[in-house]
Amino acid sequence: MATLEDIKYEFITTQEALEKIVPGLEKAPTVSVDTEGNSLDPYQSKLLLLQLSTPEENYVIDCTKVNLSPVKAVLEAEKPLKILQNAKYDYSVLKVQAGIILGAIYDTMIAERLITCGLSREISLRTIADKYLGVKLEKVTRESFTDPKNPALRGKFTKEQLDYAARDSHILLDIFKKQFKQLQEQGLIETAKLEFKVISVVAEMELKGSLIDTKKWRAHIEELEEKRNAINQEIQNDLRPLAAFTQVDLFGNEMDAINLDSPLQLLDAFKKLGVELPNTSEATLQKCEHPLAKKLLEYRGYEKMITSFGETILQKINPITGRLHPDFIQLGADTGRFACNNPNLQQIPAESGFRSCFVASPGYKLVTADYSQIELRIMAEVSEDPVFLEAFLSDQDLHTLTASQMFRIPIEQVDKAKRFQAKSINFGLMYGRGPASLAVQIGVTVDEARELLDVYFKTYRKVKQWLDNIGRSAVKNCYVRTLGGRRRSFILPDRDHPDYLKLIGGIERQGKNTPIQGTSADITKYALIFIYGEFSKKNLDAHLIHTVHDEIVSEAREDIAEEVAKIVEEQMIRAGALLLKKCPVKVEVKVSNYWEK
DNA sequence: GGGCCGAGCCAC
DNA sequence: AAACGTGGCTCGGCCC
Repeated sequence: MATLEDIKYEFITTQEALEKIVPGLEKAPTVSVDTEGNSLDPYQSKLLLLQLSTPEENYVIDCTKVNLSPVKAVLEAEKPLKILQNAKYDYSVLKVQAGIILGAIYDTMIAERLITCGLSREISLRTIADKYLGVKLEKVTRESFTDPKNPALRGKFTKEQLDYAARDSHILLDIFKKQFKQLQEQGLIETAKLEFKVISVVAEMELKGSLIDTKKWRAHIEELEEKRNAINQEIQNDLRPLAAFTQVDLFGNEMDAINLDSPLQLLDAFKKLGVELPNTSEATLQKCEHPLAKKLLEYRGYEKMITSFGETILQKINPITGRLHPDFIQLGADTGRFACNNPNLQQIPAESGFRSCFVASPGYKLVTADYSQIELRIMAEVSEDPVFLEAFLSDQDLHTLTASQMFRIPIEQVDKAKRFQAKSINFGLMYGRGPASLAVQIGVTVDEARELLDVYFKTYRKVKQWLDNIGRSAVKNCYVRTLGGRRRSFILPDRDHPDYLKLIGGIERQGKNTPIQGTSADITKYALIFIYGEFSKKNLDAHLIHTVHDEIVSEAREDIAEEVAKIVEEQMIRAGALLLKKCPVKVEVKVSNYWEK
């Protein structure tokens, strides 16, 4: 293994020199690509360096001096394969800052996540360089690029910066070779192809971003603040007599008796009121008879909304686009689901006036589409249960049908309570739920819940079979797969571990849930690719802007919104049918000025 | 003053 | 009191 200092590279600072390297790039089977910019925001980042490595040559291009148009075609083409670490960033910067649409992507970070899914979340270049090549990387130089006083901004690079840049792209080729073998050995090629195709779609979705009506948002927050302040005042007044002395601040104002956000102070207050509580969790407070408990729950409701969804989200509006550009983490969950942050638009409250603040631009509409009961349909598919399948094939209400089967009564006689019980079981099973927690939810004794489950499993024998088998298989083989081929590994606890059985139970539940949740993620990812493909092919003024697990939101010009809605529905069904052969897939689409279910 | 962690709670 | 899968955010509290 060559030492890092040995890496030879050409530093390209003229247009002529750049043009000369193109034929070599075109002939190469693989080209690794890396960029250095001065910001993580593609809209604000100045493109400083572009590094390209082939198996033969390493190039570091000074983007402050040359125009990248000579390498545009080779970067956009289907060949050679482009190897990157966290390609989403480079795709975005290259698109916004250089007008280059990166094609044929292999992402070492995404690949590593697939290979080690369930075992590790260490996917940094430093980690994988060490793992595959035994190379120790330093990452301190990276920070020098984002320094606002960085001379690189004026095209003055230190040798250290150039060496660092060349090294980062160079090592990707060797990592790729070894990593690719791992993907093959684990049967992950199809999933990797899917994930690699999703990268640019996600990058485009982030670049487009979501528009939020700030005025409406603030008005909603203020409403909540008034309600919170009122209930806080009421609680403080109730509690003040408990304090030995009235605390007074610098200006002589009476201070709050306690901090309602501190569980310790709350427990103390309850104690002084003669109520001993084990904790201040929602469940505990709901059972507590003292009026303070009820008020506290009300306070918490408002406080959660204000702190989590208040002004902080508005601060993330991009100054250049005026929109929110959250970070979608493509392999956020071990099941294959997306995660999202800065801000997390996947946890905006469903009801309560926040979602309707997400709006379409003037002249546009939002198209919100979600899969109907996709996880239950996946359970029907994998279990091949005839009763489950028949319910979806004939488009019946599954929960009502379940209730009718379980209680042996005609469909017409299924009341709300029985449907709710059936629904709770249908959903609970996918999470590996047991009789105890089911009992709590539907308000029966544990024995009654156990009996309900018994009846349920007599009706849906194949569902039980599948759940039992997949749970056992997860423990035996230490991994499970989705219908798309994605895999998640499990680490078995030591046999003498004090919580051995508990931990095994956890793996069984994850083993049951992962194929279902993960297949849903597979389907949504195929759908994103298909939809993006159709929008591009038909050159529509329509853009993906958001996804929440089984939901996809697009923004489309008003006059084509209905057409776009139809395309989205078709492509989502097409994606579902790719993995679900026996069970039909259903999609619900809405066209609106707001984000709504 | 930054990093980390658990509690609590939002989403699907 | 609860044993229900997947995440992220905010806070208090603790550590260095």
